[in-house]
Amino acid sequence: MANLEFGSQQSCSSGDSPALEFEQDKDSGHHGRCKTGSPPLQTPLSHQGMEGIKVYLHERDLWAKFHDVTTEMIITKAGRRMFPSYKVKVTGLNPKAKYILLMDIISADEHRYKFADNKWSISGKAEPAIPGRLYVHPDSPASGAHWMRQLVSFQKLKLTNNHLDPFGHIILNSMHKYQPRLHIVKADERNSFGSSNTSFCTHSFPETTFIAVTSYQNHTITQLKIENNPFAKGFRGNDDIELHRMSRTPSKEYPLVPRSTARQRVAPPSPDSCHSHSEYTVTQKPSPGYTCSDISGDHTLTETPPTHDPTYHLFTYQLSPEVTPVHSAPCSMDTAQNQPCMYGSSQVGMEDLRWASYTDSTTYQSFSSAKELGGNFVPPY
DNA sequence: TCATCTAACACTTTTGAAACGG
DNA sequence: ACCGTTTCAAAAGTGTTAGATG
Repeated sequence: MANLEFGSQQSCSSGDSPALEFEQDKDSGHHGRCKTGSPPLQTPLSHQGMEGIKVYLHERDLWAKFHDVTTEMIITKAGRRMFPSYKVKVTGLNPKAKYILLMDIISADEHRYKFADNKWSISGKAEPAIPGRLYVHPDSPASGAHWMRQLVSFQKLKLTNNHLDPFGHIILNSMHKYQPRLHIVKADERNSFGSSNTSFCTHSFPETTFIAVTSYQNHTITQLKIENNPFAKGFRGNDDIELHRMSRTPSKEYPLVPRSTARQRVAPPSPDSCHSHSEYTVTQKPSPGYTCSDISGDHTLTETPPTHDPTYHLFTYQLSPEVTPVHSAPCSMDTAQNQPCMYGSSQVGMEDLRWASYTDSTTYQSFSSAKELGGNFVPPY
């Protein structure tokens, strides 16, 4: 399996008590901090498999290409996928333990950006933070063996600029910079999901930062998307298209060329392009802003009192063993009434139906203990 | 006037059901 | 009846484009 060699920056936590600070990774030279939140008397089980977890970004070279010119991601009212897709290879999980993998996208800074003179620059202060949303991988929960067996793809995640989006897509502001993050939450039965023992790790890759836009600003990004995204094959290039493109820019040198005359089919691209990997060190630190309720026996994670972090919104996750799995059920959500949002799965052996609910609350709840707010984790910013 | 956003469009890949054969 | 493969239409994902919006 190629193009996976890009480890993440990671922060981890478990249970309540903040503890050890990870040192910088001497091999990679990249920064990272890690803390485990396990109480002193807690058995090693609560952290089993968490410290050694490594996450590698798939197609890191492709991400780097975009990153070099400042990645842009289209956001639409209906929701738009990310490209490059967010795919990772995970290692170091306990093959028999169950994990939930989920993503969120947080503000990378507090600026609003503009694109002028062929470059991005800060144009002011960021809009107020939008209630954050999580995207739970549809295979969740699944065994460590399952997650490690193949790439974990979040390609179906969609971005929207619709603040009232009813589909559970991740809401972003145009012309703002964002950082996607991956969370790995341990959810096996011996470590009752949502209990004070809940362990989790957060991973982020600097090269996956992007600026959300409603239409592409930098033509280099457009070209990279067209060259690499199979769905954009129809725009793949030749000189005519390039001429047409140039004609669109305000210039007296190039007359307008009808698109119908510019478009032309081209041969399929060579499969499997760039694949290389590098690695970041794993670190942990306690992170305020994420909490989780204690629900032991029924495999249910419920809401807890709101935190004071206005960046995120409530999130409810419920594992219900008695419900029949469904296949990729669309997420339905009633933001006003906090109706459950259902995720199905076609995974063989999948025992639990996953539910998640959202609200438009200004807080966000996740997988640390409600009793133990000290076990929170926070964005690495 | 300008920057940004929206929706329709043509083109592409993906998906899933039906048909078929062993 | 079952299973695997093929076919094909519908659905969904792309960037482009012109016009709308503030």
